[in-house]
Amino acid sequence: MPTIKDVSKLAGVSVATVSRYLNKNGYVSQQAADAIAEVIDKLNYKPNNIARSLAGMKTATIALMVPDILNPFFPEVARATEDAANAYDYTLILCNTDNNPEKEQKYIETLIHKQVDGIIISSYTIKPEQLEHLQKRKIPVILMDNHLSGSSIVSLMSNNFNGGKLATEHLQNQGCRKIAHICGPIHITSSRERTNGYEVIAKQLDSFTPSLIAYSDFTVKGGYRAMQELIQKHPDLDGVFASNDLMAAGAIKALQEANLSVPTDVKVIGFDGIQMEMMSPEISTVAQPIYEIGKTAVDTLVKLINGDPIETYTQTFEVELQVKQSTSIQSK
Amino acid sequence: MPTIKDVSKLAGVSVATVSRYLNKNGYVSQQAADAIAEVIDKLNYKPNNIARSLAGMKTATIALMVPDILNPFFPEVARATEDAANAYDYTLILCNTDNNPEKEQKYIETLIHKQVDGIIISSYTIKPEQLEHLQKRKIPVILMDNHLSGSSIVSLMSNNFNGGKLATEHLQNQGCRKIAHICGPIHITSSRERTNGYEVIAKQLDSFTPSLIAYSDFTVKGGYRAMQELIQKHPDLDGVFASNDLMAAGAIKALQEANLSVPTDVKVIGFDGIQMEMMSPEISTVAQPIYEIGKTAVDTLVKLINGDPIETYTQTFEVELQVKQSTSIQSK
DNA sequence: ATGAAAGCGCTAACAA
DNA sequence: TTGTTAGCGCTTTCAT
Repeated sequence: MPTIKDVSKLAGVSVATVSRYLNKNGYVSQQAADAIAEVIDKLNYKPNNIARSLAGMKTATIALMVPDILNPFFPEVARATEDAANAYDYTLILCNTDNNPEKEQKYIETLIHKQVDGIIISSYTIKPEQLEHLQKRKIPVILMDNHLSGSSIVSLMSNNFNGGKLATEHLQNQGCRKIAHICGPIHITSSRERTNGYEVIAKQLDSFTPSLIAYSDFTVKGGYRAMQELIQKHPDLDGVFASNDLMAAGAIKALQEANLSVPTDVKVIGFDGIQMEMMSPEISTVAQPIYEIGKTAVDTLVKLINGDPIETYTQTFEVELQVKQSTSIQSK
Repeated sequence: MPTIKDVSKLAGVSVATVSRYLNKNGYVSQQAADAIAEVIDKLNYKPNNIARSLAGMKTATIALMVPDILNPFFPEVARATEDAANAYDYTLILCNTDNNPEKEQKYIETLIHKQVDGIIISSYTIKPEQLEHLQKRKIPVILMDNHLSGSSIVSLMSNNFNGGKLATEHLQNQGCRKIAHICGPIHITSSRERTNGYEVIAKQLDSFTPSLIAYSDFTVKGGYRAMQELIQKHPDLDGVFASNDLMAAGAIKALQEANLSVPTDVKVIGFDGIQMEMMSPEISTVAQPIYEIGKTAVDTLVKLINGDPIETYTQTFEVELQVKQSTSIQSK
């Protein structure tokens, strides 16, 4: 493979000039530039990333830490992030943390040593100390779908509170009078906010009672079990807001097994807006602009990497109600 | 961050000795080793990967090319691969090719320049020339779920033919007399094999006719449309083998909309064994050992990277019939 | 068994 | 505007 030296020789200039040309900093005469361009083209020369990195430059690599790519929410995040990274000619390293602090710590160490240019974290168990560790190493970080109060870390979140309200209101508008809620892990900020949104609306209904809220864990199975519990306690419920789509799917399964028809007997709405077209009925949801969030995460990260100023450290994205079969009003 | 120089000074030896110690090649006296170990520990020294790579060593990075991580089959592949890579202290770069030859080509160029140690390709449009390009650059490659005949590339595949037979036989055993098939893209080897398996069994039935095979594309929507077509042509069919789980899900949706009950009226089986617990009924499938394939891919890739001999260039993995609700025999 | 020194390909002072 | 040169941190001959 040709090196910068080969280029400089053939172009009749010094390596420094080629380097300046490559990095578009410093002065390079038109004449030299032309000569260099021609040689580069002829040799099909590409700068060696590794050498560049060693000489103190960037690695053109960023990392994405997710709990588990098997959870259907995260492929969407990964795809959005990878696409955006790609547009900047960055390469994306994928890390599954399983929300395991030790794995997280190990990945962080590895990423520091690989000198990744930045990290996007979409893992819920990350600790402030770990972020400080990264800050000390001057590695920019973006938090997705999470927020650590008090820290000066950029964090991107959907308007979960509003989404919770939206979902609950929608059920109400579709004629539901007794609306239950399957909430996600309470230690996750975004999850809590969705539940807060639900409560604000649901408490306006006479039917409200705290036992209408079932605590679960963002999984299909969890949603399934929570729904069984709710049916037991409140056989007359007619609407369910699950804090994510997976739990909504689990809930529908439990309802169908209990011979309750969705949406005729009970209407169900989820949250996230992940691809679940295989479901029947298709699930209404409050969709997060995942793709946009992913893109913004990368855009912002790149700014941080380049030392450009960023406008705001906390960004909130609006969510969108998507009405599908699971909450539609049936014509008899 | 401490460098090898710091270590050598504190340990009272030369950098060469430390390097030898680190790489466990060449001679190092016990005495020197002890001293070095102690200093490394005290300084929490970690070799700089980038410098190592520049000096001609490996990058400890491998890449995984998939069509699209949004297709639920590939997160499973990605997870298996990442876990296995991690166990070797390799880092995994994720690439979404969209089965787009230009994107593929661009990624390959990038990966060569990043000097990844190896590449696992699970993308169907890859061309022999591209693989040769990589071989020329001495970058080991493994093909997953794909095979290019005539080339000396390691390829790992499930026993798709057997799986196709297994699925069709199972439907037969469950009492199906007229078994339709939704097949995947015919240019994909593994897809073709599944269909071959179906044909061998289905042709033994009197009911067989070529129009029982509908051509589709591995997507939910494709399976849905194919099923609608099949219902039209063969209202009396009582079993369907779809070449992947997504199409099976689409088929079930179409059947339900046509007021045909699954499994009572029509039994449906898919292929792949991806996580679809949210479905109701849950889908019977022929499961590929995806995790094992991913692990084997990395194991083999690492051997190639290290120049170790490998036993066989083509490996076939057995599949497993998983019976769920969608093909169960209903007690009345 | 060990160390000195020459790279690996590139960037960035600094001098010209 | 350009070239010379000293690193970046590590590996690896080649002497010793």
